[in-house]
Amino acid sequence: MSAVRALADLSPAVRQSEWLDTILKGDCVSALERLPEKSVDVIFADPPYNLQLDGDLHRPDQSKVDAVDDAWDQFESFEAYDAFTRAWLLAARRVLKPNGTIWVIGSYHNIFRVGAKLQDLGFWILNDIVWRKTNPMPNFRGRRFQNAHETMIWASRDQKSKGYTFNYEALKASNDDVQMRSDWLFPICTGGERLKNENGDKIHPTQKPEALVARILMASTQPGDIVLDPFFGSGTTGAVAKRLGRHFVGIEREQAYIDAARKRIDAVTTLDRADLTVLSGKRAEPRVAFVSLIDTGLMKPGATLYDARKRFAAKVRADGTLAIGEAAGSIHKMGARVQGLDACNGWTFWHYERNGGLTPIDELRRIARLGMERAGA
Amino acid sequence: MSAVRALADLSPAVRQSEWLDTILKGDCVSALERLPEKSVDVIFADPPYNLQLDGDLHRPDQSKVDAVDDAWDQFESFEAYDAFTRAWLLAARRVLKPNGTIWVIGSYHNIFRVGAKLQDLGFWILNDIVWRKTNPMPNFRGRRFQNAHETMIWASRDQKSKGYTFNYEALKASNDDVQMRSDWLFPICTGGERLKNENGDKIHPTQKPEALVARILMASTQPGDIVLDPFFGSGTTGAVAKRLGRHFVGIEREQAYIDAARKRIDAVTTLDRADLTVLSGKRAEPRVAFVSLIDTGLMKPGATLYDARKRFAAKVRADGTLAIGEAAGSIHKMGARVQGLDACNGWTFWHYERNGGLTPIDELRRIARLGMERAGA
DNA sequence: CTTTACTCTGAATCATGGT
DNA sequence: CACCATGATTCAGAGTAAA
Repeated sequence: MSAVRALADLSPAVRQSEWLDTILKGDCVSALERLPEKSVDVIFADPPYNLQLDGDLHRPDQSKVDAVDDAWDQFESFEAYDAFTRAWLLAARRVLKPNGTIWVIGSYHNIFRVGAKLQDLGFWILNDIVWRKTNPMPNFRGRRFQNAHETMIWASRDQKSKGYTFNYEALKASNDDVQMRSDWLFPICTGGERLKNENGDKIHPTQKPEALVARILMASTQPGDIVLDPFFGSGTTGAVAKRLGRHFVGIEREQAYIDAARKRIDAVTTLDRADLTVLSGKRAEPRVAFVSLIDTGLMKPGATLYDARKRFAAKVRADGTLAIGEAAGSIHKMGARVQGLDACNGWTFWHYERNGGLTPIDELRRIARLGMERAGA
Repeated sequence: MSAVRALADLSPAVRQSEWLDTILKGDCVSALERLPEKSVDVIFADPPYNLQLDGDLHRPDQSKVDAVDDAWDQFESFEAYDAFTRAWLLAARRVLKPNGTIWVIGSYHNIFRVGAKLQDLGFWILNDIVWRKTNPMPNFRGRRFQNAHETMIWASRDQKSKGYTFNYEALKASNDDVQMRSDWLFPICTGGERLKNENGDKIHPTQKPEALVARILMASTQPGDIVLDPFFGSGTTGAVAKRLGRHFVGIEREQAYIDAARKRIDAVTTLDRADLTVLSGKRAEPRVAFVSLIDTGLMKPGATLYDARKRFAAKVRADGTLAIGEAAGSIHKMGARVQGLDACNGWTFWHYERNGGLTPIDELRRIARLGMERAGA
């Protein structure tokens, strides 16, 4: 309490010098309470996801998946997680400038609770943004869809805060002159960017890619703005903020993370003002699945496909597989099977009847791709 | 209340005939309460997004929620929406079979509240799925990102319901032989698919594309399953269910939507049964005990088995176990043991010599299954 | 040097049937 | 219900080793 008083008595300039571009060690809420109100422009928060894992998971080759089972991710119940979320969001809101905005990232385990709480506390959601991963971990047991994305919520402090920063034109210019969509494509953080210790083990289990945070800051801050990250971890937010000429404040409990983040940020060079353009994400993969031909109506279930010489025939099923008698499988598998080969490109092997002749289904893929390219950017 | 009693007294067959493949007119919750418990396989729900609802919201205890019609009050409104969500989700859960699953679609306006409530009520989220739109509406003011997606939540009835339907192999085969991801790309509903009245105006404001619902039903239902849609609207769920050989039940309040949906569904033709067959994987195959290979003479006691690289050898014993020196056990146990692993699929690990090469014993299992089919037929 | 093959890993709520 | 044996299951990308 006295610490709060002491800070509050200082002039704004001196006050700021105590916490700007630093990492505050300690609990998220109490550290937030030591900061002056209405002092930061943007908050990026990557809170614990509250994964509820039950036992080990092994890959098909029997290797064990290195799960996120850290103590900081464990909560007694949804109620406990909600209380935690409410506490830090309230504290964060006090620190946010009236025209400031907040970003929170999460997965289906926690993001719905976070989003509902944001709304309850008076934040006004501007967008939900989907981070599509180019290289997500597979679903090893084949019991669900591959969990290939995470969700971010972007919200203003109040419904009536209309003066928030959104660099619409810059984003559009960096995106082939079409406005930036709510689905972004980025790889997960690997390779040289991933912080590792002397043993080669990752330092933080959930380090986020810099490109993702860079787009966030380019979209919603101006050079010189102050960016707060209440779950600083390995310091991605600090590194990106410094590189892009923004100020940062980090809050982190664990000394090991603080040390790694400090070292990381110290090594970052701030870009020249002229070079501060939006980082573009990966171009969308051009792949078209056979099932999308059915989805778009280019191919109908029950249709018959042939090879070029019409020696083999197969029926298209509603599930997007090909059937020949009792056997069924993908266009590639069935093409290989009738030829007695190990592999086959079903797109060029199978044909459909058109104008009395045979046309490869690859032609339909080309047409489908035209429709998809607009969304791929 | 008497209506409920009357339905409950009827035999299951008669009961079903009253509501299967029909549209029930009325309020969502009270209509759900007239259906028998544990009677539907999958629920697809597209609830209203608008948080300023028009007054006929009910709390779980059936009391009317008021105070949404006067001055806009965020907190009152969210509370009302939550009560509405809780009421219909509870009623829906009662109707769902223990191994049933539910899909709910929404946007950032409501999906976080729906997701949190799903978790609160004991549903177990399996995936959140992003519908990426190829042709979303632009953001006209340039003050936000283009809202280019909607979110669907797929959840089982309970955490421990593991027996839900998921046609993993079919989805994978239809997707270039890679597992289906959580981000799907579809156009919004336009053109001939979009229902319009004689003036050319769209009949329903939020008609969903059939392709989206088709993928949902292909993924999480089997032919003959019962699909419930408590916010039936223009009847997309019914049309797709009928086309794919699934049963539907719709609930809708407005007669104009019911009329349009009926007409629409009547015009739909169900695909041939053969085209609706869903590709299934090894999981669906009958179990074969290794010892039955010996029983049927496909494998001789005393035969030697090897791993693929011929680093390990084991002898087949008459009791269906494998022996390596002093140690003996099942094909799985011994495969795990020689590799120093916890588990191993002995069927694919062990090979036998044939024509000078090595063939997995899984091949013999396949032959044994063929023999079983003949005997069974 | 280049090319190919193999290994490793990432926010994971990842089984089923019989006794 | 618990316990146990069976046996089904992975994508992209980076890094390293082999050819």
